[in-house]
Amino acid sequence: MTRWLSASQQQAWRSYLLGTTLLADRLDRDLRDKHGLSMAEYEILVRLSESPNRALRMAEVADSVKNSRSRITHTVQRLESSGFVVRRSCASDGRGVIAVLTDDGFSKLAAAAPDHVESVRTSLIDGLSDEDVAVIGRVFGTVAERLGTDAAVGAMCSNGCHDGTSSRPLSSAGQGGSASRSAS
Amino acid sequence: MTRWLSASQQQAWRSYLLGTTLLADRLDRDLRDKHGLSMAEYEILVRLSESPNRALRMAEVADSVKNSRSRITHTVQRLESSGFVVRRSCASDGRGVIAVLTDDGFSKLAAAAPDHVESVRTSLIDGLSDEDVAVIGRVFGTVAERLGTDAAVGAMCSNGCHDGTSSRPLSSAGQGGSASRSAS
DNA sequence: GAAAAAAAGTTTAAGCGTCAACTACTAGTA
DNA sequence: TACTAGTAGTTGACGCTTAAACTTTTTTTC
Repeated sequence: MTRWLSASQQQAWRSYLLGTTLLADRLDRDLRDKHGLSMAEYEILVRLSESPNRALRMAEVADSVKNSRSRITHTVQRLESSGFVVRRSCASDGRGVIAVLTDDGFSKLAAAAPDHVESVRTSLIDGLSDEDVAVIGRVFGTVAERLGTDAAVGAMCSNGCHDGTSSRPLSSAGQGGSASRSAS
Repeated sequence: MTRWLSASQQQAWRSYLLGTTLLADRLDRDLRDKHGLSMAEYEILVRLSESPNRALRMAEVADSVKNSRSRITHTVQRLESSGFVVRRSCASDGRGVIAVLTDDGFSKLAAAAPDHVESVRTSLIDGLSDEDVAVIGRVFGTVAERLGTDAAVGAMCSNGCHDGTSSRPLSSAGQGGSASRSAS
């Protein structure tokens, strides 16, 4: 026997569907209009900017944003043709490919981040109490854990392809690059 | 000066992004695998099932799910070629087109709804307290209101094309058809 | 009541994501 | 070493969404 949703659950669920869709559309649109980046591209730039040497193996990029490898290939291809990323082969694994954020890519991210954060704030965060934010964080953290096919949400920086050159993931302007979605 | 997100806000936002993406993917996948319907198609079937005569003008469909007209044209085209919807011209407005849910479409929806609701429950609702659900509902209701370009979220059933034939939007099996997203 | 403006839908093409097949390389096993 | 299985990544075709141009009909305005 089907357990239908209660009236209040239905209402909440419908609001959720509509709200999340509109929010995603808005953020993507803002980013596109002002900076010519999609959310998917932006997220990849952020992950790279946070990584040692601003470099990650393709599979790590894929895992960090929970996208398919195929999708990452396509998106990184676009980012590469825009000059924001370059691909190098991995010395320690002949199959590996390392995506590296270029200076142009970093600048692009640094320029886009403040506007993006502002969008996130005005569209969502600023309208929420601290308690609301906490609930959102907990609820979707749980959902992500439950639905994340392979565990390891925070499993990055495990590749053996770093060349020793150090690189901070953006300190203050850099937390800019990361601020809207950076690991805490 | 950019107002970056606090650590807890960042964490919540990142969880939100990941969780909502995974949730949307999961629901769409479940619906596709079990019933060959996309979420977009499912939602349209639901709106039609809830409407008088199981019929809505294209623009009303578009507004009710906050999609572009173009997108609705394409999706309804698919639904029509699947036999779940038919399109008729509107008597009172020569430009108008009315999408009507067929019996096959209704059956399809009635079959898909229980599984969909179950997906929603196991992926999200059942893991939440009543308070959590209330917060989600309020937060995204507000977001939807703020971002909903044109107001009227619930503005439907205003077309002048009803022919007087009555049709309940699914009573109990019907709340089935509607249960996961129906107006309360 | 004719011209201009607006609205309803459709159409076309381009962009992005998914899927399945494919290459190339590594790792495990005998 | 050779054989198999598994992993990394790419490719190309197809499906869905978007954007802009377009047709038709209605509404507005003078």
